Amino acid sequence: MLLSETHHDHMDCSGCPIRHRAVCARCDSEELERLEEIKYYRSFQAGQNIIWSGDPLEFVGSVVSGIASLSQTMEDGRTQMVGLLLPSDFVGRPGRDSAAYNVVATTDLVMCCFRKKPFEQMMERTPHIAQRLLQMTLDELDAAREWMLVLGRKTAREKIASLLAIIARRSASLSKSHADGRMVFDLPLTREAMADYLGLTLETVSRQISALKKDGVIVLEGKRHVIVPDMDRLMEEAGDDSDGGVLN
Amino acid sequence: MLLSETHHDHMDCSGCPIRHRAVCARCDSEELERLEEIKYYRSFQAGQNIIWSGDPLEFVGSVVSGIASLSQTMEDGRTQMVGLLLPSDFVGRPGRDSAAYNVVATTDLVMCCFRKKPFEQMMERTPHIAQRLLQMTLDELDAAREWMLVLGRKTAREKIASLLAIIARRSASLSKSHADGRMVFDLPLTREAMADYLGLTLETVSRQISALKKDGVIVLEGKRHVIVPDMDRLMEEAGDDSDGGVLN
DNA sequence: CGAGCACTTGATCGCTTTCAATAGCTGTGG
DNA sequence: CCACAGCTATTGAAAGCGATCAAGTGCTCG
Repeated sequence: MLLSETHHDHMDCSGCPIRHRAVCARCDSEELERLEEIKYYRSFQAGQNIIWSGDPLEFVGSVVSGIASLSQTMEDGRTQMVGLLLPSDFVGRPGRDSAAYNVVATTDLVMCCFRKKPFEQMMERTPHIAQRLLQMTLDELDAAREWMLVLGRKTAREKIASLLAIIARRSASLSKSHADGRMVFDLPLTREAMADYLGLTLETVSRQISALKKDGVIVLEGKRHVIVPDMDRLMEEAGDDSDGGVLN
Repeated sequence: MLLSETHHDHMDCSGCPIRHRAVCARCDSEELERLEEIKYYRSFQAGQNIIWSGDPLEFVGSVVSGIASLSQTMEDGRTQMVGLLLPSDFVGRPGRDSAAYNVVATTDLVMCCFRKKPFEQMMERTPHIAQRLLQMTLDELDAAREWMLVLGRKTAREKIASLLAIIARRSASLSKSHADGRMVFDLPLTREAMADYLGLTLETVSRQISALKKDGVIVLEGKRHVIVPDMDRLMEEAGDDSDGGVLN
């Protein structure tokens, strides 16, 4: 069975859905042409491993569509998710030979890949790429540090509320945003994945979601479809009063 | 009383102790000259606030000597340290107008500062600076994610062992490294600062340090001077079997 | 000597984990 | 069609770990 397909269809970058957000965002049309020569697409199925920690790192690239998760594992099996990869997010680290994290496709996923060497050479000659990657990396660093506060200092209830708030905000930036405090979205994660992200057990996640539901902070339709009647209320539950400094 | 002094002594960059590790590491002598024109030194006393979250960000720079901490605070006072700044580490974010974290001098400290605007302009024209900053930021991101595993999944005892291991390794890279498993260093942090870093209370920190001492994993001389008779044993206690992927 | 501070230690409380049972859903095969 | 396996999720009861509250030690500095 073919687990991942490699497409050599060179979809035109100018029509790319992540053209203005990905690592190539600052490139001019000439730079884009050169990138286009070395890029290729790969598809992954939901649940499939994209990269395993310790593996030699042969390519880097951008998530075009779908969602992936970045995670670390201890020898005894405890795992901690350290990032969610959404469309336009960058995977892999120039200048590193082996992967530091596990990357797993959460949903079906398409990546725009570059073999690492040619990409690194291109980065040397193309400040626009390094500049954009710096910007994106700084954003990710801020998100990681924001998450350190969640992991280190928040209660289970606040952790769940924080995660829901982040997912709500991210999905809002892509689609239907209700100008009032109301918000609707689907959870892209299982309870177990949420637990791995929040440093909790899946039982605790389930209990706290039930509690938030009982208290009217959220409304569930089925297990995954979430309605937030009042976003401010959710932020309060998250411990981030009003503006709370998240950026992504 | 003068809390921070601004020195306009232009110490020569070529003799700078962090010349080859800081954001200027890749600069050639011509680029260094231009940096030298816009740099200035500032000193801070132990305990002094360097930057407060939300403040307008007027300068960026490198820690030349001393230690500072990066932290976030919730409205109710809970705080989480999100980074330790050692000599050569970079402070501030180009392209950001206000500070996202509190930066506090843990020890007396000297910074090599640049006003933000001129530095940003210089970065535009000087790929060597952006490239080096990208490298440093990627390292910090890895460190932050490593820390997410510590905060989210490790027990109090493992957290303490992890912190001691990281401090040991960092101080080893700067000075006396015993080729055998033995290691000696001073803790640059109070128990409270360690608690803020690890997402624990200072009482738990104190108890776990006592426990590690009782079990012979560490030996204390006074409250701050630590001897690790067997580094492998400490790593085991940290839950990182042998090689565990920390980078800094 | 006494105030202030960093640290240690003890006792108790409570939140999250752990262990366990159950429900709901989907797909498979008799 | 129903039975059953496999999976995700929920809920309950009990245990354990770290937090909280509180007292006390040792050190430095005025």
